Amino acid sequence: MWWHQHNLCFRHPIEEDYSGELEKKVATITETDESTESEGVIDSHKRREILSRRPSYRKILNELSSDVPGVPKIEEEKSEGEGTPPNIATMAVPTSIYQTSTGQYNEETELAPSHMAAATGDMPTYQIRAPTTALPQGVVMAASPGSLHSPQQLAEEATRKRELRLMKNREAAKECRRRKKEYVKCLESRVAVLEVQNKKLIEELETLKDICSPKTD
DNA sequence: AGAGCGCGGCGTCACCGAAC
DNA sequence: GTTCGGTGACGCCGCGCTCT
Repeated sequence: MWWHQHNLCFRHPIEEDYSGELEKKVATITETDESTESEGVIDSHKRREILSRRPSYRKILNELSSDVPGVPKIEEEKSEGEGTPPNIATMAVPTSIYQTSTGQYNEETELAPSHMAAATGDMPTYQIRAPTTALPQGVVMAASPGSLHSPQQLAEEATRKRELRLMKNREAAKECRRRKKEYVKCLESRVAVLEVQNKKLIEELETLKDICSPKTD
C-alpha cells in the first residue's frame, strides 16, 4: 500500500501530542473545520473530555478515505477466524477462553482487590504483571454463575471474570495502538501529498498572475 | 562503565458511546 | 439498564543514545 512506503525516520515526542499536531496540520492545509484540538492550554480534565469524544481512528480514517481517493481504509474486523487484518502478525489470542458458559460477565460486581486503589494516580500498586497468556489455551471455564454458591466459588468466579476482562482489554489496547499508528502514518502521508498539491497550486497561481497582469513597460 | 534522557511499547484503569 | 468494545491517560520497563 502506498502509505506504507514512506520511510519516516524521525522520532515522535509523545504520541498523543504528535498525532494531534498532525491532525491540525492536515486540517490547516485542507481548511476543513475538524476543529480537533486546541489543547495545550486547557487543563487535563477538559482535554480528556474533549479527547474522549473523538470518534475512533477507524471511523475517522474511513471517513477520510471516502472523502479523498487514495486514502486507505482501516479494515473492519470480521468475526473471529475470518481472517486477520493484513498487517498484524497473527496474535495468539486464546479464543477458547472466551467460551464461558454465559458468554458475559459483569464488571461492576467484580471484587475490587486492594490494588485497585491505585486508580487515582500516585503509585500504582496494581502492578501484578499478569503474563500475556494469563490463562492457557483451551481452558474450560467454570460453571455458570447460577451454580456458584460458596464464597470461595464466588471469589474464584470474580477473579476469573476479572482476568478475562483484563485479557480482552489487553488485546483491545494492542489493536487500538496498531490502528493509531496506521492512522498517524496515513495523516503523515496526507500532509505530504497536500503540501505538494499546495505548492503546485501556488506555482500555478503565480504563472497565471504573470500571464494576466498587464505589462508595465 | 554507568548515569541520565528520550522514546516506544505494554498493561491497566476509567470513561464513553453503541448495541442489545 | 446492562454489556462490551474503543480509546485517552497513566505509570512502568527496556532499549538505544549521549555525556561524563
